Parts: sequence; structure tokens; C-alpha cells
Amino acid sequence: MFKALADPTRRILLDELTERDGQTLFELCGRLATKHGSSSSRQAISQHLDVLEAAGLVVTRRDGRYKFHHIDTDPLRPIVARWLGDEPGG
Amino acid sequence: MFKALADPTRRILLDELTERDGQTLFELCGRLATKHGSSSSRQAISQHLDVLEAAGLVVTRRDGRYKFHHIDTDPLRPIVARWLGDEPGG
DNA sequence: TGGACAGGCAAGTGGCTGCTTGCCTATAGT
DNA sequence: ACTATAGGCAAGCAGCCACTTGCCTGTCCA
Repeated sequence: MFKALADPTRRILLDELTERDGQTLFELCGRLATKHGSSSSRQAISQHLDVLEAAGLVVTRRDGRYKFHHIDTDPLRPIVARWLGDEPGG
Repeated sequence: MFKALADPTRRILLDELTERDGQTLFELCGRLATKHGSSSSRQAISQHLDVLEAAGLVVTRRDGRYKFHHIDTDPLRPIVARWLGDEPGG
């Protein structure tokens, strides 16, 4: 799961899904190319999304020929509390 | 910084420093071999500590021929809030 | 001053990872 | 049925990363 966060492109994908949840692959491709100047191909982004889904950070929902990607931040919460000692307030 | 967390050995090192702060390289080597069954060599662990230090997660303090490693959890706090939307209570 | 201990630097190597390339499946519109 | 769109699968390649190996510097103790 930590490895899923290690890649900058994947973090940008999470940023995009945070800003606008439920985007399709092609939408994310366009967003990354336009807003972030990323030159990643469709396959590259698709594979990144696979990694994020395998890590549980992204859940997908199919509707016809579209596949919508939704962010799931639940796995993110305990990963840092491991070393912060479960102090929620900081 | 995320890449620093991507390696399991480095996460174990942070675990060790959380449990007992200010350990030397040789102490950490012994701990990892004994408690975690890690077969990492001294150089490997030294390089991991370098990565953690470069990421700002570990600060070092020299005292004679000893070098003590201290964990710094401050960089950990904002990294997840990026996607959690700064909700401290969860 | 010499030896043991704690740590560092640099080159080399194997495996993993991210990306590309090429082709394929499935749905929507006409 | 035909075409365009949205997405998937698999092989191959290049770069990076973790690890090893070998040697070196600096510090404590007798």
C-alpha cells in the first residue's frame, strides 16, 4: 500500500479524484495532460489505477462501457498513526 | 518522502525508533536481526537510514564514534491530510 | 602507538517497476 | 452490421533501487 503512494503520478491521480470523484480513465488522462502537464499514456495511467485499486485506495464501478474511479481514503488513516502513536489531534 | 516509506525495512526501522528512540546503527542492526528476523547487512541498513534521513524522518546526532538516530514524525502529519482533507478527528 | 570498534564511501549486480507497443474485448450510436 | 469509443491483456524494454563487496576514516582503550 505504501508502494502505491510512492509514485508521483499515482499521488496526482489521488489528487484528481479528491477534487473530482468518480472520473473515468479518459477523463483522468485528459486532466493529467492538461492540468499537470503529465505526458503519461493511457496504458500507463490505467496501470497506475490498477495499483491504486489493488492497494484499496481506489474502488471502481462499471456502468456500460464506462468505468468510474472513486477514491477511498480509509486505508490512509492508520498508515501514519502507526508512528504517530494514534494521537488524532496531533 | 513517500518513497522512503515504500520499503518494508525502512518502516521497520521507524517502528524500532518509535519503540526506542536514539539507537545507533549497530543497535538497529541487532534489533532487526533478532526481533524481525531481518537478514539485512550493516551497509543495507545504513543506506536505509540515509534515505530516511534525506526524507527528514530521521535526524542524527553524533557523539564520539557513535551516531544516534532519532525519529521525526513531523513530516508524516501532512502527507495523508493531503487526501483526507485536513479532518483531524477522522 | 597499535588494535578493536563504529561508521562511511564507492563500484557493481540482480530484481523490481514504470512505460511502451501491439492487439483484443465490449458497449453505444447509426 | 458497421464504426467509433472506452477499456483490457500481455510481452518487452529501460531505469531505478536495494543489496553486496571491498576498502577507508575516525574514535575509544590499553
